[in-house]
Amino acid sequence: MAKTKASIPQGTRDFSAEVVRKRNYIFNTIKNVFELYGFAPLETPAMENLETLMGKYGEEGDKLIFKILNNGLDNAAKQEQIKNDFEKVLAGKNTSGITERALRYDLTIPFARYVAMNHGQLTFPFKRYQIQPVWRADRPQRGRYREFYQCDADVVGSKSLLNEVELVNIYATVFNKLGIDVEIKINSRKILAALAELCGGSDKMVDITVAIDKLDKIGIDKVKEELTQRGLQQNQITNIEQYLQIGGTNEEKLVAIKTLFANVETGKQGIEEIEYVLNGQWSTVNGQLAIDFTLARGLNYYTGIIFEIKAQGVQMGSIGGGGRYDDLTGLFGVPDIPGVGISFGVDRIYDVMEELKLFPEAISGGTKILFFNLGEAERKAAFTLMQQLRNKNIACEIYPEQTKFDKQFKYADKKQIRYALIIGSKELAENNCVLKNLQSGEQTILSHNELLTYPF
RNA sequence: GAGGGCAUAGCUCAGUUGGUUAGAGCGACAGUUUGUGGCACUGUAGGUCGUGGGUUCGAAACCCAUUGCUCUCCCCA
Repeated sequence: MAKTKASIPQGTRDFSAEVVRKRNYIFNTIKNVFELYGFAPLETPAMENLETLMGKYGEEGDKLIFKILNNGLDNAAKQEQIKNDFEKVLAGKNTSGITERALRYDLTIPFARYVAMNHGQLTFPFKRYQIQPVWRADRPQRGRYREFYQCDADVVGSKSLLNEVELVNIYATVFNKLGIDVEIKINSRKILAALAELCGGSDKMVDITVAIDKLDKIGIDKVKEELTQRGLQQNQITNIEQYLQIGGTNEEKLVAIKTLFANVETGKQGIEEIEYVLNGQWSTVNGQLAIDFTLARGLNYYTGIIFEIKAQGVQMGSIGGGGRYDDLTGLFGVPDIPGVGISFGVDRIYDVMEELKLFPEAISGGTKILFFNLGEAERKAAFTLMQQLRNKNIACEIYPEQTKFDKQFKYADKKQIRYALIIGSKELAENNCVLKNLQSGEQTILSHNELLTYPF
């Protein structure tokens, strides 16, 4: 067989032991908080039917879905049909004749699909969390991968804004535990809708939000330019400029927006929502929640409050986001199940923590004791002791080859193993063992019983 | 989808206006050292200079193409 050059697909990564341990530290922190708030786990398949995903993430999103080529395309009997189907693909259409499955793009849509499929069996309000990889055919760059993990928590079957309050508290708790200084940006799609209404063009909502979302990146003048390009009239742009000039504290922003939307019913609703969440923070959130009227997020399915997480002191895209959607399951034929959810982007959180050096010194794991291999009879005695320690839940390993001390010590060093346990001919004869702390260099002679009760 | 940058040993990188047999540090392996590691010293192995073509007496270097990686924009976690 021809030799294959060892490589992995663009935007994917292997994770070494050290990295996996750090990632697990993040996963466990998030998972424990989810559990603490009453969310139950769910896992869905890596692949979904293509039609489940298509059209749910906007035009850009559709392009970024990883599609899976059907098997059996070389079937001679179906060649005509397959050629016809492929013509459709060349014309930019999807066809089940060529591809009918795709890799999961996010966790929210598969969850909505799951709820729609199982709504008869579920107890509402239904609270689930999900920690799994997703795939996007994006071009990789800093903080952007083609395979990455999301950690989602969603509540469906409840319209209560108390859910939003809980989710904000989950965000604050998790980032507190991880030691990341974040800003939790909050806005409401209703406020964005109201702005479009105020500008006399609800149909222009997408154009407006896409443009104003870029305010902090490109500045007010460029935003106005883009609005003009997108067909907004001068008086409408003036309105939008007024809206964008709203600043100050959360309270000041609310006063200003109330004036602006005094006669816009949708806007008033949005303001009430934000006020409710702001007032419902309780003690967990201190000053991290910030109103950002330019926050837009994906325009696909959000209908109420929306969130986005920005890490402070580091150049990185959002490390989390979420919001309320009125009718996600409606896309799958089951109407009237409203929901709200949040997502953590673990890979970016990892990058942020690495850059700011926020990982704790000792993320536990790995072998605690290395048993030296110093001969056949010695090895047997060591092995028996080792198994007894393993039964006590202490991670041990024995050097598989009988070789000189030097080599076994170096192995322990490389793996950062804390203790070496030595049974040579002398210890074998005296029926004891030598335990050496490899950090301090101290070593003590212990009886077998003393070793088994040693406070590691 | 658009546009930059980079590609030399396992890793990080030198390599002069194009000129003999392409180097260093780290790592690996062996030895000094068959009952005590981290240090030190000595030695050994390891390179189609990403790939293909071109220019030239001569290319790691210059030109073209190609692939991979990386970064920015779009968009996103």
